[in-house]
Amino acid sequence: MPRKAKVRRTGRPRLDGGKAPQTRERILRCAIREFAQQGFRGGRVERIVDDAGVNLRLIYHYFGGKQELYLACLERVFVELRRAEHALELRAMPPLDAMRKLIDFTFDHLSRHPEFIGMVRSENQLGSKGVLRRSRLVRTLTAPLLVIIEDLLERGCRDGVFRGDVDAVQFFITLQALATVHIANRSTLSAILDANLADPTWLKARRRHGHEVLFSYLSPPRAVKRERRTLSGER
Amino acid sequence: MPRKAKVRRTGRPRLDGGKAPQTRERILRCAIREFAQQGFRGGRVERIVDDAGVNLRLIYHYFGGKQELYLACLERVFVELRRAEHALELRAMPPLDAMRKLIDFTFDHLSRHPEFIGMVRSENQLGSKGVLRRSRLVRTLTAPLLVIIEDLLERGCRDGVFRGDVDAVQFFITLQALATVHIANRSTLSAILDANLADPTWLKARRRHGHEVLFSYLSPPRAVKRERRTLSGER
Amino acid sequence: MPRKAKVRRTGRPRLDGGKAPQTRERILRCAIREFAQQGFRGGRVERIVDDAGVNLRLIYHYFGGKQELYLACLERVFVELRRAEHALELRAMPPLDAMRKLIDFTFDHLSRHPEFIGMVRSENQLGSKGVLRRSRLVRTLTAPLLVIIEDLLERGCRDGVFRGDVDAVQFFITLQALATVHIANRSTLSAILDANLADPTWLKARRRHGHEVLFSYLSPPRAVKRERRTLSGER
Amino acid sequence: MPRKAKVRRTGRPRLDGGKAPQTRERILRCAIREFAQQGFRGGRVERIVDDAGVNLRLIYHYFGGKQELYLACLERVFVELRRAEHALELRAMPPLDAMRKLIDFTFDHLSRHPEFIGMVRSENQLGSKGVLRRSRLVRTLTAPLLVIIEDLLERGCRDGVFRGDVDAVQFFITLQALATVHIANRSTLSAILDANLADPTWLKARRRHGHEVLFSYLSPPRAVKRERRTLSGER
DNA sequence: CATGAATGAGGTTTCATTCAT
DNA sequence: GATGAATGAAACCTCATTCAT
Repeated sequence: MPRKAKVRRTGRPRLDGGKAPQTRERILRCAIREFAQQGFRGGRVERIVDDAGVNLRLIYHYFGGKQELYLACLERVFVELRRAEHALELRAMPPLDAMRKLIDFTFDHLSRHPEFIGMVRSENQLGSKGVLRRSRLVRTLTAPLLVIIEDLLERGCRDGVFRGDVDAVQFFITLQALATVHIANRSTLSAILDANLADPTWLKARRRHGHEVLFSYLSPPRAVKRERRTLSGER
Repeated sequence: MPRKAKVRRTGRPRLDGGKAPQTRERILRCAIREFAQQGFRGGRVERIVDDAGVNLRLIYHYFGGKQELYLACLERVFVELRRAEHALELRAMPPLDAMRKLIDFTFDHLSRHPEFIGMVRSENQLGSKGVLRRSRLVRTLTAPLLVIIEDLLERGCRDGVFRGDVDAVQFFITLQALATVHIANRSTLSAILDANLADPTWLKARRRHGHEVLFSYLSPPRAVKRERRTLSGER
Repeated sequence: MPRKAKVRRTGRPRLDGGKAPQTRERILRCAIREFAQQGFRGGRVERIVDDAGVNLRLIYHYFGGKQELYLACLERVFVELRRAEHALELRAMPPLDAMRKLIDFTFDHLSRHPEFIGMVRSENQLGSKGVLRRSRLVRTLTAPLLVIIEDLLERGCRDGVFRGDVDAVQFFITLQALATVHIANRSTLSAILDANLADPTWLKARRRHGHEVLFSYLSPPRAVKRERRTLSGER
Repeated sequence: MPRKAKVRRTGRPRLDGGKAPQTRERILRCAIREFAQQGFRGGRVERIVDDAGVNLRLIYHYFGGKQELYLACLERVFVELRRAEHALELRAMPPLDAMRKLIDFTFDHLSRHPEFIGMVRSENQLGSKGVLRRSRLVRTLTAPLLVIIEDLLERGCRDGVFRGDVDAVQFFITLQALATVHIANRSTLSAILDANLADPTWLKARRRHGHEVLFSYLSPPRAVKRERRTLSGER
């Protein structure tokens, strides 16, 4: 990815904002849709410009190339998720409420924004050729969230509503897993289970199930601690 | 996909065994690797034949085309997983042991066979253009597994080691989710968490976490059932 | 090239000096660098404006188009070379000194101004599509130089330090050849000779060699003229 | 240049040679013409395939891409020149004859094969982006020629027909310079000298001039050695 | 006089597939 | 049954240039 997005030297910043940002934004939105649905390789530049109603050249003008555009899309969906998470103001809430809110939000956001899952899938498909590593932005945005989760778990432990040995990173991953799996694998699961996973009722049941799993795990061991240990113990 | 695979137009089955089956198998293995890593769209027919060291035309001889080859790959990885699951003979074991074995197996198999995850990802990426629906084979293979899980959950409930309200399908999905998420999203998680998810120690910790989450959920409610209800209740 | 440069359509010359001439000059310098390095076809208008830090449209304002800009570059490097040659004031010097000075100057100027060689290469690459023929300026500037060389050769012959049968044009070409070859072909010669032709020591040795070759040729035949005739005779 | 030319795995080598080599050869010949005339950047793949009357895809099939094709062209013209030089069998001839033959050959070959000069020009234009460095072949072919020239100069010195202090590499470069300059710079020289350098008579005169210059240089200093030293001395 | 925004034309490359023995 | 050779379609990308203020 040696090409650089053409940050146009403008003599003076335009007071009206110009219409370039709008065009750029339109391209970005259409590109997110395309890449999320088709992946990076399957995504067609021409489809993007057709959808956006702009000239094909502008992609190269504003972003530098398909790959750079793709990275911009990737960053955008992450930024939107993280921004929304931060807007929840979880630190100001009692841990149980905060946790409930975080889980609800995660299920709902991912449910309403399949483009996030699509972009993540595409990036993981690219594997070592992926571009997310190069994005400092995304890493920077995730760190504070983990801090918030850690704080939340600790407060809950102090209050006696959460068990004490929960690893924030593992929990974060598990939350993603539960909220994502049925959307990311809708096609295959629908096919092998012969069910319709897009059905709203099903989605609600799934979210309830997620709550149960997560809170079962989080709730502090009561009384017969020993037995549970044995139960979940591995060889 | 209007074209049909023109597999083996020759009337008489070869008695000598020939080298054809081996060649076919080699193509299939290389194709699985290719499609799992690159997806259906990103997968290159030429790369497959290069890897397999066979003539390009053989793909069309044996499978009919890229798409048919892809479906064969998809079915193959599902068959291998389901066969191995059935080989566990879970029905003959006490429910706790059986469950532990199933979880371990799932984590380990997916860990050792990333090509399954790759194929599944590819198929989900294709969405409505996917081909899995057309495979009766895969559906046929999954149904018995769900029956086994149901049986297992019921026996566990009767024995008082599992809670009684567990839905087999939800549990199945959650198990997949926990055992898959860190592999399917290795790239993105590594990038945003700045960690190495391929590290064996990390993988072990992840499996332990999975056990804890699943058994926390499965274990029957003790004493203050009410509080838990409240805890995990949704708005 | 049907279009004409629409240079300075404004009627009144700017009294304040303005910054226009500076801008024009900056464009020209960057364009020379670009065209010399990349050739006319390889030269990118956008790279030029990026280097010069000016607005793209100014190229069309000041020069009319890529081709016109290119011609301006070509003329400029020729003008600079010829001006410097005339500044040597060779007519006022004894022929031997003048010749030495001319040779030294030629080697050094071309060595320090690879952009001249680059522009010349580009123009020759264009062949019949080249634009130099259309420049009366360049032709006008070269004629006096040939007169000077002729004068110099004649004076040297009269003084008995040069042979009498030297053709000025051939000599001029040979001088160019010797002073140019190692710069114009630096890449290929370095590659096939496995040597570094950019090394200052090497460049000095080359210049010395050039002197020897040229003065061997210029020096009047001594004693056994016949033998030399035989020696260099062609079939 | 990561792409590899597709060396087709053929089961058994075809006895008839197949027609692929012919096609490949035809592409190569047309590509040499195109690149020599237009340079690498100016050279159009489509023009090449049109000239060769082959499908555009075959370029990528046989060579891997434009750049690889270009390198193949470069190597080819060098190989042809070096082969012809070796065929002269200079080692078997008396030094004076051998030298005369070498000079004649060089002038004539370059005159009759302007594509060599074109390819060399293009490669030098590419500068650091050139590909010749990567060709071991060309380097390997040139070394023996330099040995032959060294041998020739030494024998000539022993026979008393050449001076003793001639550097083979410098001489090689100078020979190239004299035989090349008027062809490589035909456009610009024609323009500034207002002459027709393609005229056969002119070319003959040029070759004679080359002989004179080179033999003047090579001939051993006679009698007044001191004076010559002074003459060609540098500051 | 200057500039931000946009564009049509044409280039290279990729890809699965078929032709013709 | 197998293979060498070839290909049409479509993708990505580049470039000088113009539109509209």
